[in-house]
Amino acid sequence: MPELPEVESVRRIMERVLKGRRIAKAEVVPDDIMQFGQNPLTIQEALEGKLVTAVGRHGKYWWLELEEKPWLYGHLGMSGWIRELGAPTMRLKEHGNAPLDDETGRPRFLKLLLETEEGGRIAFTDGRRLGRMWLSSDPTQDDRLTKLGPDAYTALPELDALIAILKKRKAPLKALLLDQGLFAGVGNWIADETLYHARLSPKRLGSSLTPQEVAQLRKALVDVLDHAVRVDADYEQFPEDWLFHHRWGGSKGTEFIDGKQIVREPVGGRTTAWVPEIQL
DNA sequence: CTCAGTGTTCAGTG
DNA sequence: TCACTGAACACTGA
Repeated sequence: MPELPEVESVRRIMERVLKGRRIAKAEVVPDDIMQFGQNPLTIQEALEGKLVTAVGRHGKYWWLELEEKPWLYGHLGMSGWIRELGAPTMRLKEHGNAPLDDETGRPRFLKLLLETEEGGRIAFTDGRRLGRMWLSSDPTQDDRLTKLGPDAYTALPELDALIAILKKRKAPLKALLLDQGLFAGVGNWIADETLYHARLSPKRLGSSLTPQEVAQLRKALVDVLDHAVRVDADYEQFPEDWLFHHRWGGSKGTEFIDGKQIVREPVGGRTTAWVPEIQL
């Protein structure tokens, strides 16, 4: 679930709680499956006592900028989430991160806990443990970040540039939208939602699009991202007519949207929900 | 008990 | 070298 709008909402939460404040205590919970770039103690020591000067995001990656390097970088993977403890816990169920504390009184699946001198607390949890966290003093040397294309929300290529890019690509649109080197931050539901609004089949090859179709695609992506980011990725505030609200319905039965059948099948390597009747 | 679903990485193919 | 495909990764929740 954590795609660009979700990560942006998480970035804003961290910015509100941490920016301009000093980290009094940092706790990294050891985990042999989740990928830590350094050992937990090293990460803790790099964070404790440091002033947070900014919180950044590119695609689905986020980072904490500290008064001195190294900085902390992270990715939520498929099931990671970040929230403020002690704050209202909206939407947690939808994200698979039960707000329920275990016997220790801490969140389940806790991986990182930060506390500011003022008492603000930020928790990074990850049930399926495919998230990542690492320290970096020089992100320009980090493959994970340098391989990213422009952020789909803040730096989407202009129409002419996009036309030129897609003209050279033979992969299906679904795969192209998911390519982080092209549209950093786009994930499975955003790709499907975008194609639905653009009325384009996920199977169309990039090179097959007319300039007008590229324009439709670009506009749909901008609209979806703008709205999702504006409402802080609160799914309940997504418009009723978005595919989002219908794509998962009844895992078995056929679902319909506006009277048209939603088909679910793998395209570009991922489960794709689309409406063949109107997506051509 | 089985299996879908989530994003990135890596091996393999053309 | 590049574009692309598909599997693996680990786990939860249905």
